[in-house]
Amino acid sequence: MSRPQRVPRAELRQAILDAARDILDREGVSGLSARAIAREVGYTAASIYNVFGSMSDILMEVNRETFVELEKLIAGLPANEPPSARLHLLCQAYISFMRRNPALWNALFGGTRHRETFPEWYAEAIRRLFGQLTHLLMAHAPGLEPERAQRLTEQLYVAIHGAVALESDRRLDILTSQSAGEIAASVLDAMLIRLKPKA
Amino acid sequence: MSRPQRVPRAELRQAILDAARDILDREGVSGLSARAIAREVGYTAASIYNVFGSMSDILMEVNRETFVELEKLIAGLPANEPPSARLHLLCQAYISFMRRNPALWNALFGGTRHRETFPEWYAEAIRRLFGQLTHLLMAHAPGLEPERAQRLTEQLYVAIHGAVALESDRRLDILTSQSAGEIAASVLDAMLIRLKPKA
DNA sequence: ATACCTTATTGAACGTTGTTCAGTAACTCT
DNA sequence: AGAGTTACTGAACAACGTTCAATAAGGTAT
Repeated sequence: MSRPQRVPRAELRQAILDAARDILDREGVSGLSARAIAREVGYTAASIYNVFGSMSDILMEVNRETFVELEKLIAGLPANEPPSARLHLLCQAYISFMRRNPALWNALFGGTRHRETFPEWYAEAIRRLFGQLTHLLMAHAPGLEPERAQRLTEQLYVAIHGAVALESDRRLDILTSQSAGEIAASVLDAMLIRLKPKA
Repeated sequence: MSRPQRVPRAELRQAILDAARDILDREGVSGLSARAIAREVGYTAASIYNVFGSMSDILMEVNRETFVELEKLIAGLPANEPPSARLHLLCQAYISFMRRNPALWNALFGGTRHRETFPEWYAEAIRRLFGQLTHLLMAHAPGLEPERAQRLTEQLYVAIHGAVALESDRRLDILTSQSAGEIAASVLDAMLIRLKPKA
């Protein structure tokens, strides 16, 4: 094989991650392999392992970028709405983001290779996302205790996760005629009504 | 390899399924392979393909048996309780069944090999499960319209699925300190309270 | 019994996967 | 120019799902 120009490690590293995302987008998670990435960046599969320790390291790094993109999307949501509306917007944004990038979602939550431990940024990213939800919940129902808001946030997210996971496996339409968005909206509405029955 | 005694197709078929479940139990879904099954039943990998068309056919057949077992478990639940208590029992039974057989759950919902279509019994099994939930919901809130009960059932199940899926990926404890059972109970309670605010 | 036919089983192969490692080429610095 | 560091590859290993021609075994008919 004719060798490509020598290139510093960091440069190849980004090329690998870009290629990985392209392949995920184009062929789905089952089309992603070390050799496929190598072909795409013009290197050999062995070169991948000079930069990343394992295939699952690459996936985790792609996941980190995915989380960053998701946070940017959420940060761009309109802020001059009542809390309940913003909660709905946030949930729908999450769902439609995952719907727009099914392979990225699959990399995030789908292919459960025996993932032993999760990196520290993983829990932090989730905490940030949950923080926004909790904050909005408390803005909507002023008297709400923080721990209860936290628990409600977690329950809401778990429900949304269930809907998106099922949809991504093409199982949701077997179970129900409701869309993931409708389910999320219903669960959220049920919560909001309970928290603020009158106004 | 010394050949085993010749045996009718149907006999080997069941041996394969039993071996598959044993392996799933023992080594998890990543330890399951055609060659592993063959080793277990004392045959060659090629023999597996005289009986089943593909590895994913075997998994689907295991899944069917799993569903049957789950239904038996549910059928054995105490019936002389008020509907709300029976709903809780059903949800907890579902969760603890999946917790007791994590690899079977993983085969059911986890490893999403490009599963093109689902067999007809799949939708039927779900319909039966959902039917019980819907029935109990309507028994609890007599005035409830069937379509609404159906939608609530679906939402409840999706939430439970989310919790179990996350727990099975060891991600639930990253998101929350609540257990899958607690989350399911909370979501169910929220539903029941809304349906019957006074008593 | 002998021949035949059907069914069960295998060995060996193909192409794929993740991963490792010794070897080589290319730059940098003295 | 020579040495040292860094980048890159070829080839291999073990495992995967899957296929298929070849073989062995059992039942049936002559």
